[in-house]
Amino acid sequence: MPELPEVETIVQGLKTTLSQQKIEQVRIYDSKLAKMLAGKQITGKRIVNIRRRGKYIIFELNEGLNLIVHLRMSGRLLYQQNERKPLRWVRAVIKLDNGLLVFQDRRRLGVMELSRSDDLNCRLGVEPLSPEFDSDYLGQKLAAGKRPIKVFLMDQAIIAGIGNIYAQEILFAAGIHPRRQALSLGDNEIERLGEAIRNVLRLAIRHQGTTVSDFQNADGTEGNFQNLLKIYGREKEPCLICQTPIKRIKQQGRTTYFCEQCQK
DNA sequence: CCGCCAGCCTGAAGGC
DNA sequence: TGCCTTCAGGCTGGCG
Repeated sequence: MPELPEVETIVQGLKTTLSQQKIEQVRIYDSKLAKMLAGKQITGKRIVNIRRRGKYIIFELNEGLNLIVHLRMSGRLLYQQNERKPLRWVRAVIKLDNGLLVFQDRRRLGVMELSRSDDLNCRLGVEPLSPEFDSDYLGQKLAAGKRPIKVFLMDQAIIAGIGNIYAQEILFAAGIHPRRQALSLGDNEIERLGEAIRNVLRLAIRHQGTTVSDFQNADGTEGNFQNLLKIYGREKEPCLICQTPIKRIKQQGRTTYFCEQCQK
């Protein structure tokens, strides 16, 4: 479900409330999750910091331990001050000294693991909102990209955090056709693409992410960016710029919407 | 080495 | 009403 802006929204929502809280109890309700955490002990540890890397949520605990959560398609992390009526699809509950962190996951694809080192950095490319991400980096990676630009943008080893919705919004904003080969982009297009990546992601964070079905912030509220989507989910609707009906195609098994008039 | 696809899961929605 | 198919915001491993 969530991409960078949604994960960022969750992390911001949890950061101040969870920092310095102690983990009093961990309850697991899912066999796969139990296996992932088998033999690991986090009861009694304190949450020192919470941060995001790509689409991963990292709870930094004392003694150098990291609890890493990936919500995949339908996971949620909800913070509750007091125990409330039971929710569906609860896979784990972490009881803190002043509240509860509930891991809810309808499709059970989410992942939770405990690690000592930060091996995420080996798997993930740069953060698109960091200074490291500039036209030089993007241009250099694009030059080696034989795949379509849409698929390239979703490669977490190149840029961390862009998924299916934002890849499409970014390409629409940049006026680039999703089937263009990555290495075919010219200098102006690279510049435009970099700007679009930063602008779309920043705007989506400002609007607390996109809720099309499952996404909720840590306090249970939904995002607002779905009201600002310009291309995703709009098959056959007139393009907001040129009125041409929006097209829908498949790329590597994922749906892509685009305007063949505005995206060249 | 690289690109692609099935598989992992469940539930909602649409067709018949 | 109910059954069947398709689809969904992600990632991985294995195949060609």
